[in-house]
Formats: sequence, C-alpha cells, structure tokens
Amino acid sequence: MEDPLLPLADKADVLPLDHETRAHGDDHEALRLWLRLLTCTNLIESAIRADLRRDFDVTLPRFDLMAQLYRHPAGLKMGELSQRLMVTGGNVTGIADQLAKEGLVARDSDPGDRRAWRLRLTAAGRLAFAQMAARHEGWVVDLMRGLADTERAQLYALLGRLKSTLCGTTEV
Amino acid sequence: MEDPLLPLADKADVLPLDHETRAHGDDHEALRLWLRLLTCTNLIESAIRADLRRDFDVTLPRFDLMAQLYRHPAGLKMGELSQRLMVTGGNVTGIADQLAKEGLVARDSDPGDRRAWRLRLTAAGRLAFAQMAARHEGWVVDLMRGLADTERAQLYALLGRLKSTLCGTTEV
DNA sequence: CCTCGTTATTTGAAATCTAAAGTAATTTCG
DNA sequence: CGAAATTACTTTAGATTTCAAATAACGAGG
Repeated sequence: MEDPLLPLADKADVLPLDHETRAHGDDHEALRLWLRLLTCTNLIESAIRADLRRDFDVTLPRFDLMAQLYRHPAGLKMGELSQRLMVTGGNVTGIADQLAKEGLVARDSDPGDRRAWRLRLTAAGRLAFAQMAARHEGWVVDLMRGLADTERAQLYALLGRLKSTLCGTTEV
Repeated sequence: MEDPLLPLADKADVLPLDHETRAHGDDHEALRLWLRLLTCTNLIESAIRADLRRDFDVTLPRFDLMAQLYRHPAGLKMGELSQRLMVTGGNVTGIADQLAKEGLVARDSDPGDRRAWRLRLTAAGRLAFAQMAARHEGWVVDLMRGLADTERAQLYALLGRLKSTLCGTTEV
C-alpha cells in the first residue's frame, strides 16, 4: 500500500533521493527494508559527522573510539576496540596512533600478555570527550524527536530482534 | 525491561561486542536506539561486503553505483548519483572513473548542459550487474529471514517514519 | 553583450577503511 | 619440553571517503 513505486519521475520533486531510489517494484520487501535501514543510518551519521566537525573539529571515528574508552576506564585492548567499533584491526591501529599523538589516549602494555596493549583515555582525553558527549547526546535526541516515545520503543525492540538474528542467535 | 545494562563483565560471554557496548544506563534511550541502528546496519553491510567480494570480487560502493544506474537506463548525472548514494561528489568521481576504466560504465556528455555528464551502464556493465543482483537479493532476504513478515513490515514502516522526520518533513 | 552569483564536476590533501601479509607472543598438545 | 596452531597486533597496498578549493559552464540582470 505504501510506496506504490510508480513512475519515479512524476513525484521526483517531493521524493528524497537516497539508496531507496534503486528499489524496484519487483524487489523483495527484504531488500527495500535494507535500503531504508541504510538510508536512515546514513542520514543520521552524516548529521552527527557534520555536528562534530562544526562544534569540536573532531572526526566521527575518533569520537567513536573515545566513546568506547570512556565507558571502560580500565582500558580496552586493540582487539576489543576493533570488535566494538566493528572495524578492522588495522583501522584501530591508525586511529589510536593519531589519538595517542594528540595526547588523548595512552597505551599501557597489558600485564599478562605481552602481545596486547591496553588503551585508555588520558585525563585530557577524558575531559575532551566529556564535553563532546553531552552535546552529542543532545543531537541524537533531536534527530529522534520526530518519533513518538512508543515508536522509538517499538523501533528499538524490533532492531533488537533483527540484531539477535544477525548475530546467529536465531532462536531468540 | 530489556537490556538491564548491568555490569557488562558479568555477561560478556554472551553479549555481542558492538557499538551498543558504549551505551550507559544514564544515556537517553534515543542514543541507545541510534547505536542499535548503527550496529544492525554495520552487521548487514559487512556481510554483504564479504559476500560480494567472495562471489564476484567486487566492492560494495562499486556495486551500489551500478545498482543505481541499473534502475535508470537513461543514465544519471554525477550529482544525482551523489545524492542517491549519499556520498560526496568527489567520491562519485573516483568510483565512476574506476568503473569506466573497467568498461562497466560510460560517460555521455549531457545534451543541454556542458558541465554535466550522464553516466550509464555499458552492455557489459548491465550484464555483470544483472548477475550480481539476483544473488545479492538472496543474501538480503536471508539476512532478514530471522524476522517474521509482520515484524519486517513494522520495521519498514517505522523506519519510513524516522526517515521522513530526518528529511525535514516533520509533518508527515 | 557582460558581470555576478550559482551550479556541476573535478582535483588535492588528509583521513578512514579493508584485506592480506607479516611479526611476535601465547597456547595447545604430543 | 618443543613444534604447530592460534592469537594480538602492525604493516602494506589499494580503495573509499570527506572536505575544501579550483575549474568550467549556466542563468539572471543590467
């Protein structure tokens, strides 16, 4: 019923241009769901990226890495960061190097495993992140303001279901 | 009720490690919703990226660009692609250059605007994409299989609401 | 026609990101 | 113990990505 996907040109003026414009009437609804999910994520991510740059001149990956460390004062190993940030190990190495050079994170050698590092925020890093975090949360709240409380709760629950199936736990 | 966010260490064995691990009990639910949205998108994107590489040795951005052109046989201008792929114009230039070098896309000069190009798939590009598209749709269907039909429909509708508010059309 | 502001695209620099190979330390197991 | 497999991380090469500046062409006014 929704999105008849009629000739796109007819309503091009009002239709947003995004990933979903590649959806076709014959496509499976699962595909359209995926493209819509991707579109929403991209919209939010772009907004936050621009906000971070404008107000703090910081990039999103740096902010994300610091956010993880902020929640784990005892520090995290590179591999743990890699999993939590859902990026490659080599990627974490690069970002951590930069943050270390800027004095925002410190590398402690892990006691008990000489291969591993234990990354943590420095005092400066902790202070810098705390200032950004509050504003960041405000942005996200604003971005989600268009949904009613119940809608957000439903969306959160449904995404939880999706996530659990994606992680292989199909019997939840 | 869900996700009590108790001491993380206690259930670290079963908890997936992802963006949500940075959520804190005091955080606004909007923030947790955003992190969960990001996690789901990353999980799906990584899976598709790996599938594309394994079976077709193609990267995701190349596939995405070709997908847009496939749905628009008359061709798209660089700027239109930029909007639809939700990336920078310079980014589109780079990917289009590569695809053109590989003979998968062609650049026609736009009649009526000498600044603009009109990008379209070549016959080879159209053939190559058609082969990938069917398999790709199958992967996405599989990834979404954990959700019931009604759940997928609800999720699709809720994301539609979110998207419309993000696009500034707050009165939908 | 000419100038000015806008638009479409490219370019350049720097950062991010992946995949794969390489290094070093740990663990397993015979 | 000691070789083999694993694990943690880094490095390398190449691709993607953003941002900002530059280029070129369009469009409106005078």
